[in-house]
Amino acid sequence: MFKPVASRVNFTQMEEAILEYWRQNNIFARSIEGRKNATRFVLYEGPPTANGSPGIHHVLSRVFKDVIPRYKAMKGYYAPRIAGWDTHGLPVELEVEKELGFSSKADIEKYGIDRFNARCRESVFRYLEEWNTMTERIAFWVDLEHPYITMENSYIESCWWAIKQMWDKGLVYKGYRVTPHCPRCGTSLSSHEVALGYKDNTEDPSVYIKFRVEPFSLTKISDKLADKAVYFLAWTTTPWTLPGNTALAVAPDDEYAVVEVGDEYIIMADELRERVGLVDDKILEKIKGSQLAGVYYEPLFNPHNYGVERRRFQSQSELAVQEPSKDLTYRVIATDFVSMEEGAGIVHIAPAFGEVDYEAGMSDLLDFVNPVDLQGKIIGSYPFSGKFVKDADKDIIADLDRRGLLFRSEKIHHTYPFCWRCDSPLLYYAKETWYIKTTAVKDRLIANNEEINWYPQHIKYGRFGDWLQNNVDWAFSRERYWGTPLPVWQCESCANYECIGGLEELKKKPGFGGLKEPLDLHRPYVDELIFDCPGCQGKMKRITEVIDCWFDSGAMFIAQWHYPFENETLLSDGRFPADYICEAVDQTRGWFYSLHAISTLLFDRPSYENVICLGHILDARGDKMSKARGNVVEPGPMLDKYGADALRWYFLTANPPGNARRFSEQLISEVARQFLLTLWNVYSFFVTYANIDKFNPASEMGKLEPSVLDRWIMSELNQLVADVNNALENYNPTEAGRKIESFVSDLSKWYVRRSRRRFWKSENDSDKLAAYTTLYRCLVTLSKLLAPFTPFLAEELYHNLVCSAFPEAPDSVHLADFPIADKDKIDKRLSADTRLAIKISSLGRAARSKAGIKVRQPLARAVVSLTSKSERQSLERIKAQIIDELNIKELKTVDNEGELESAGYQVSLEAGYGVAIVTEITPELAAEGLARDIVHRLQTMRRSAGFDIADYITTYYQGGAYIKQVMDNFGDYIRQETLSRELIEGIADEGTFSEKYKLAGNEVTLAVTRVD
RNA sequence: GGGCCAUUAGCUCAGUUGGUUAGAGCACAGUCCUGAUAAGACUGGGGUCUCUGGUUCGAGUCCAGAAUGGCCCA
Repeated sequence: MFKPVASRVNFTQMEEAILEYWRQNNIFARSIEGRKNATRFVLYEGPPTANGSPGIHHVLSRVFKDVIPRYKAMKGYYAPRIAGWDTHGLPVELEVEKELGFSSKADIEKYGIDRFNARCRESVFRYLEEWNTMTERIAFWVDLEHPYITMENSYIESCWWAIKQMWDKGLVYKGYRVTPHCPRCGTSLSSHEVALGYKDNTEDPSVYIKFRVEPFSLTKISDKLADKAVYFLAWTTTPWTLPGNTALAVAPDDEYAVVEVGDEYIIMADELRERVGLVDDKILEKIKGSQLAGVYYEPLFNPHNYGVERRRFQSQSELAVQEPSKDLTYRVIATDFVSMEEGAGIVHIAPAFGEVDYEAGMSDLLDFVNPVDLQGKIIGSYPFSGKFVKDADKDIIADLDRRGLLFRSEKIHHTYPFCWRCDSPLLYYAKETWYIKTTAVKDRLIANNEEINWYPQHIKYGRFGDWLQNNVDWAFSRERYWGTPLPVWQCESCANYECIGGLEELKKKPGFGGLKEPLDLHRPYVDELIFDCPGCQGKMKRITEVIDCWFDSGAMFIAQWHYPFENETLLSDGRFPADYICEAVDQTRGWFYSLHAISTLLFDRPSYENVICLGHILDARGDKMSKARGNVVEPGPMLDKYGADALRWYFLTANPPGNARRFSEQLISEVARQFLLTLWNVYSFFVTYANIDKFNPASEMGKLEPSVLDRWIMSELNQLVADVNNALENYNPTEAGRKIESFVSDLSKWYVRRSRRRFWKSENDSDKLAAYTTLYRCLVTLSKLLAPFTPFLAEELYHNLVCSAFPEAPDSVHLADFPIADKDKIDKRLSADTRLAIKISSLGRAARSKAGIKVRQPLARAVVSLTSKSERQSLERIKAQIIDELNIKELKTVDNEGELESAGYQVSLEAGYGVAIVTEITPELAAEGLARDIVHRLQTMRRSAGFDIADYITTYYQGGAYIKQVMDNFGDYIRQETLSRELIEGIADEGTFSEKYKLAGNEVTLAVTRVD
């Protein structure tokens, strides 16, 4: 006996019970340990930070992360899955700063780095409980009890080792380069962080500035200019960089015009005159850009007048301080980066504030003036000193205007990068930063990407491939507090650097000291660890930087194992690389990249072989979800309302994973009804009748005689098994799920519907046994196929259908083997035959509908026209199903559609197919129809009276002679269908359940009573 | 300025190497069927397959360009 299954179901309750079962019986651990000697299948979990609540997009990625390893485990792989937590970095520091009300790094240092970091450490697991609850509730099977944690000493030590490897290969260097700098956080951002913070439609000033040409330089341009003041016109959207101007750049091959504007001359690119409104003015002269190179002009702001240092490039990054000069002049240089698309064709160069500017400074040995500090405030004694640069813009513009140097001032809207965490505008700023020279292995990065299978495919050579092609060195140091410390020590006296690759190595250093217990490799404790300089007798102290937290997570493939200090066989025992990773598309430049870069640098191998790259979740209207907009969907209420399986199935099958998807609660409920409930109803149907007939799948069944219908659904089932295996092997759970969906629909709408009477017939003949066996096999196979997708429903089916009958079977579907297709059972011809039967039945029902004759009324004949001879043969083979489905006595075929248009026919046509029914209802047919009508009424009455499906009854009837005749002629049929022991003409006892009907013009009274 | 992706019914999506009249589910309206009943069947309305060119006997599908939206880079 199976556990009875009602057609109504509360999925949420069912899931909670199964969760409890998994917990009690340790199913997850056993699903792994049971395969311990098999080939490994490795998922790398991209670590989230648990300092905030998990969102619906985390459910999405966890579902996709889960489905593949579950499948692989059932395929026989050893598939341990380890949770991970990202615990370092700016996001964490920012949350704590917010709580403490800090606004700068000075606040943190005043508060104490030790106390600050202690708060960071505490904060990163604040929502751990919520994360664990969600993870367990959605059945993302991952080892939450032994996660890797990026802030643990062992993890940090592995990162140190990795950095040391790169250091020894000469791939770590300190560069003096322009980097995107966040003035609020006081640190540089890596390019992948910058990528996270671009904002369109940012308003900025757009100003055209006049630079006065030195009179002594005028003759280099033309002899005619001596009578008026001459200016170069340059354009910028960052007026605050103008005090740092030390050169102007022109395009050597383009034409520049000297335009007479009032009592002055303006020099600018000829083709851009229209942009600034100098179209009709008199042009004095046209000259090549190259002729302007070397012309001198007056600085807008002589730094020496404002107490700001002026330095000059010597060679490469070396800068030498210059003597103050009252008559400072700068010069025009020719470069290849001047755009003729915007501005005035003359570019203002401030080497302190732009990458190309800096490079121009190096190559042309320009001056270097930086009047802005790391907080983004103007230093010195300018009228606008002390202000934040963006606030100083308008003062600078006003100042220049007063001095007659402003030509034009407007606003523009463009895309500008902001800090991805704190939203401050980023400043491009020349600073000392530590780099990893990823460009040295660019070819290897690209080559190793060849070995990775991306889904969707276009990411491989699109997003990700492009990113690798345009690779720049990884600026990986951060001037912050809560992070993996950069393991570089520097001698206080001789400035010698040394990189440390592990704790033992550090402890063995001569003069090592400062160690406190318990060991904590974070600041400020790590800053107290010192040793003797091997060169001089100075003290080696750690430099203050920490590293980019993307390095932490990107090193997880070694650091989670404390490699190489432990698990020395990591590279060869199957734990590296990952078979599979899965994150959203924003990780192309985040985790996907940091994993790839670090593994290429360390081992010259990719660290993952297959990736599913998910699109983002948008709200129902297609807008991005954000706390600010208030359109964020919380996973909790969705799970409570629809259950985890519904949410999982929706995520896995409703949209292709690579696309952005609109979140639709309505679709979740549709999925639940359409798919889960349909399957549940089939299951409930099966169990109900199987229990009545005491069907036991474990008993010896002898030779079965499967019907055509049975052979068809078994063919479809085996095809499905093959398709699902294939799709999952190809990392396409969406396709696999959709195939299952369509099978369940066929099973319910054709197999079960066509087979209902086979289960209901009271004789226990072999056909009935074949039907039970077939449907049983379908459901059991489905439960296994569905296990990776809807692990709860799958478990429910499996438990009741398999465990109850086969005590020796594994006690969870997740411990079972994934089904393998029996290709011999796949019958393509039968599949096509049945498709035709469904098609013809559909047309036949349409013809009935047009004629207004209900299906319950038998008809003499249907006539069919088909498109080919082979279809006619096909039809012969499955005729019986159509005859039964359409409730007709015979089925004929004709050669062309024309023959269907005879008198007495009602036709329905579609795409070359035609079905006609003979509409004449003979007295015999009418009587039979009446009998079926009576059966229908009696069935409804049985139910209304509250009888059980298997109860036997006595039926009483009263009517005219015609009714009695029908009752007599169709007595056996009526008794069998309604489980009536007797059909008695006459009035039933008082209190018997009875109804009056008018059937085919006859008054009938029917009554039913249960037989004990 | 550049790159990637998307655009098929009101919504969510299919649509094979180009080949009859472009499909499904949901939603809407009506009819029917039903001891699986919170299902199911049939009918109907709903499409300039985003647009413009091109290749072809033939284009939702291939090519070029554009538009809109999303993501990314500079």
